[in-house]
Amino acid sequence: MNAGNSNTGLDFIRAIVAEDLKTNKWDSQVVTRFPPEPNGLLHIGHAKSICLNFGIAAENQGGKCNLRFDDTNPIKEEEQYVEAIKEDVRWLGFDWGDRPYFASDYFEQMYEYAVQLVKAGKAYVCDLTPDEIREYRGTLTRPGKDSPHRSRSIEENLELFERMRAGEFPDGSRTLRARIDMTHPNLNMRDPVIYRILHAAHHRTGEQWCIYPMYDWAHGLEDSIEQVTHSICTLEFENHRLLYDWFLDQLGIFHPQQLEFARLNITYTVMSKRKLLQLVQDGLVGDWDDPRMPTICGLRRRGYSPESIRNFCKRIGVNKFNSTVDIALLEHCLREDLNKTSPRVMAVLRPLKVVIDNYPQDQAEELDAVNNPEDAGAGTRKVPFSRELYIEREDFMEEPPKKFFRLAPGREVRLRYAYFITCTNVVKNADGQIVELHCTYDPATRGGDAPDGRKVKSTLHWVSAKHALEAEVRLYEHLFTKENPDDVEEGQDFKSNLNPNSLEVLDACYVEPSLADAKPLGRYQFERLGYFCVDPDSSASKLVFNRTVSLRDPWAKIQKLRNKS
RNA sequence: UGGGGAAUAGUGUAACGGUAGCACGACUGACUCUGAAUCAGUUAGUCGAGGUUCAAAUCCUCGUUCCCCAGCCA
Repeated sequence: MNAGNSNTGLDFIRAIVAEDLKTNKWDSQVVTRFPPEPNGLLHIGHAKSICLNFGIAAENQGGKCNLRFDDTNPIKEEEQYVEAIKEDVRWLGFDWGDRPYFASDYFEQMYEYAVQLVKAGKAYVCDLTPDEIREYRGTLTRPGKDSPHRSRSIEENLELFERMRAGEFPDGSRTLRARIDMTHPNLNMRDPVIYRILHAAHHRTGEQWCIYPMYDWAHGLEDSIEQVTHSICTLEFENHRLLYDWFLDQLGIFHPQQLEFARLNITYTVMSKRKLLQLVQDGLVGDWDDPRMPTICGLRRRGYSPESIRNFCKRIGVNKFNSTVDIALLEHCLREDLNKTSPRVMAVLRPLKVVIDNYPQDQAEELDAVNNPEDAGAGTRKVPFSRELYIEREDFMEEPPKKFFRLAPGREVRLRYAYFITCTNVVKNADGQIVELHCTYDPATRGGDAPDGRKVKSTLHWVSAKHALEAEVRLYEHLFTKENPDDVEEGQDFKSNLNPNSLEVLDACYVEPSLADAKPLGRYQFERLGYFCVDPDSSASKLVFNRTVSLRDPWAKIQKLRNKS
């Protein structure tokens, strides 16, 4: 095969870029851009676009990707989002060179281009109201009709447009429209509005402008001004490409190629800024960075690594048809990275006290524990052991069913890195609930191995009661109970599918003392439980952890099946 | 019933006229001081009907289904 110079295996966009390079279409240039509107925060769908655009730039010699804020609507956009978006892109591991770009920096240039269009007789000032414009536009199946102002003279248009800019007219009273074709089968071509009057302060240009460009007009100009070669956007803009091309052709300026790909959907979550904003505004989640949110800042707080997200984006591919990726793939990529990088530590989420009856009352000792079996360089640490311990409640069953390998009356198990213990007695309260276990240990098994070679079926994690640190642990499940949150009964919306159990706060957890100086966003594996991340709410007096994702857990699966039947 | 797009295992993707492959999931089993990780295996697919061809997921025809468009949002 001609693997050396074929585009085989590349996604369709990368294949086009490679082909363009081969034919020297763009004089060896590869320039892409990521153009967020600063009206909300980035989510993992944006990560797909970021990885695509910055990825293509990085993969090609001399390639460049611009971070450009598409800030053409002062009513919706805010400075705070600009900074947050920059932080997210940086955290994901991408770099936009010496400065970010802003559409608002091109407003003057865009205005001049508009004047050029008017002078060419290709744009006119229209006095129709928004309702009238809609009416004149026609429908999907019926052509529109010409605006009565369509035939104004160039001089009059020039003068009116200038007065629009000067602020002589109220909001909504006039627009500048392209003169194309009111009968065009593509509605975007029926004399689209290119400037509207908006007496609103812009977060960067202040009161300087009272007319603002529309997306279709602005976006191609931004791309052109920046000499973008491949302008990559999502599928819904496919219908707009004709207009994108038309503007650039009329102006005769640098003409990037617009390419469209399908946006990302993931099961059990929503992926639109509008819906995410609604969850925040309705108080259904804490904020944009709630660890249940698919936002970049939410994922970060949850404990996702940038590496895992980049890897996920690599695996899902790029295509032209809508699809929904199984969230299990995201979680797989997460575990894959965290397994390699997270220090192991022991923590007990739902404590059950264990007293080792034959262990000396006041004795304590330090046992060696491996920090990360996947990383030989991670070293070891000391873990304190004493007579009173906590183990996980679910690691003990008084009447163990088949396939339950953990502790039970009379049964011997291993405490990780410590000793074999055997349960000798179960203490219950008046309600019959188990409050304490008594066990004996075998001193010969110190470190976790029996000199006589006997085996145990199970190894439990534990903490020393006296030495353990108290912690709060927040457990998360999928935000929605349905794969597709929009699958709802008549009259309901996606919020009716919110998972009432998506957050569970465990207040009385114990973690091993080595976690005393764990820093916010620090990631750990709690052995046998999952990956956890220090929440920013954490303090020296109160440690707080988020469960990023559980370990794969066949036993939990067996139980679930049992409960069903 | 206008225009623009798209259909490959349960899911996501590859194959560019020449053996339908990979990953996730699910299910077995091995190993294990994490019921993790790791390893081995099983499962399952070209939207439909015709046509061209020695050969079709790929080319042609006709269907079917799905997505997007009637903001002075992006």
